[in-house]
Amino acid sequence: MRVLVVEDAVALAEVVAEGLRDQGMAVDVALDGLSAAAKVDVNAYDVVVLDRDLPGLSGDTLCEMITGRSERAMVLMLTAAGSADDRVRGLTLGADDYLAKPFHFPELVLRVRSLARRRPAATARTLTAGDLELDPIRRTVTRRGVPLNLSVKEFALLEALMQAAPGYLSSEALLEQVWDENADPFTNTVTVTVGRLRRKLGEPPAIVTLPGVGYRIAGPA
Amino acid sequence: MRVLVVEDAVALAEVVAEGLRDQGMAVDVALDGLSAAAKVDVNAYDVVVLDRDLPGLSGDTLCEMITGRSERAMVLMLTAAGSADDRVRGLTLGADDYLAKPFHFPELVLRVRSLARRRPAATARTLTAGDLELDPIRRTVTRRGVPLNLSVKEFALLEALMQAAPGYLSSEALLEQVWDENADPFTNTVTVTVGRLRRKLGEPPAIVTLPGVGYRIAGPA
DNA sequence: CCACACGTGACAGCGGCGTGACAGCATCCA
DNA sequence: TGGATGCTGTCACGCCGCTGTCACGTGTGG
Repeated sequence: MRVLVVEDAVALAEVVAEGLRDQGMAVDVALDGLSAAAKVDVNAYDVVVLDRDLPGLSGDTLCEMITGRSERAMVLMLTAAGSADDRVRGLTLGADDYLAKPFHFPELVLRVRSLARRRPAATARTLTAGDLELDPIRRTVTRRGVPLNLSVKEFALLEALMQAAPGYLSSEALLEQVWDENADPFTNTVTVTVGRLRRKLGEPPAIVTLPGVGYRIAGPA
Repeated sequence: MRVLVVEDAVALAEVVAEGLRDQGMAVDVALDGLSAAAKVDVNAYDVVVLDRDLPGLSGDTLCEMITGRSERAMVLMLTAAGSADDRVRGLTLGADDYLAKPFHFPELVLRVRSLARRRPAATARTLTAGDLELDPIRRTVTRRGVPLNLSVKEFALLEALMQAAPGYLSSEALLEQVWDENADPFTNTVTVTVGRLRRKLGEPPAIVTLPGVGYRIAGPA
């Protein structure tokens, strides 16, 4: 689950981000409205935790931007003022939920989760490529009918490649999709994970390397 | 099964909530219309037990709000006045059932159950998965015909997993469905309960762990 | 011959998960 | 009333597998 935390108070932003990461979410942080807008443009978040008071772009404006999109993230609005009035204003702007500061952290976690659950479900169809089959519902992968035992990262990596098939994905693109944007750009964890995945997939090779370009699921040719 | 009880008389609200919890339901309570609306926004309830007389937002208004949604909960309206007139008004507002105060508690339970069963996605008569059989009405579970003695939580957990089958549920999702909103998000009670459930279910394992992801009923494969 | 990208094995840290023990609590029964 | 029993959540502990880092080997193209 990908979450963006937009909050100009650095300390609070970090606490929140860390806590959500503890819950297994991939969390990015934006400290002002403009960079938040940029991130929302580029990344596909499930939930945006949005402070109302923001430098750059106001939280309200940003909220309208997000909710105006087609494949939009769910918005959880944070606000210092907890009046019922504010609540109404926030919700009419399209925020999907509303939380007044100060808040209890567990409550924030609950709300983020429940927002993510309300999101229209992602791809439900099983992906097929040659003798490979990936069922996102059962969360199983089989090759020639033989079930494979993949780790979380391996599964996510394979899913990304199969969704992109017959196209390819660069290492950088994979790093963004499967890891989060704070991943060290100089890491070679993608290479390593592809290697481990290849071993589990067995022969014949199901993932081909496009040297200097990226990776792609092996085609019929 | 998740239920919201909306009732401004605290004592009555608590009695009802406790009684439903005894039946293995995860019950939240709202004492006024506004907080009820907020909870309905955030949580996915199966049934809302709704008092007609409410401070904040009237029961009627709230009822319209709920029934106007796409993924809506079923509404059981409670009312002090039991006239036929009221009955008609209530039903035209979209309430799915109607119960006049004072009522017999067993009757309330019956109606809540039957409403939950009427929900589109809700439980069929009995759930089956391999050699496991779960009867939500009689609250019995058998494996290979052998009846099992499950506690309330164990039953609810198994029910949730069997409803989700062949899909999986994360620990967080289970916490939301089986426990109520006051559950500590950092607890490991899900792990423990799954463990106890597994022991009672015996061999071969009926629940498989998807490490880092969640749990799922063991498939035929 | 060198630079570079990629694959691979080794390794250490860490976190998830299962388990047993325990305490609080409600229920039941004597 | 008091003890026994079963359910539930917390905690500590140990195990195991995942994950990222690093070093090194290999192949390729300049």
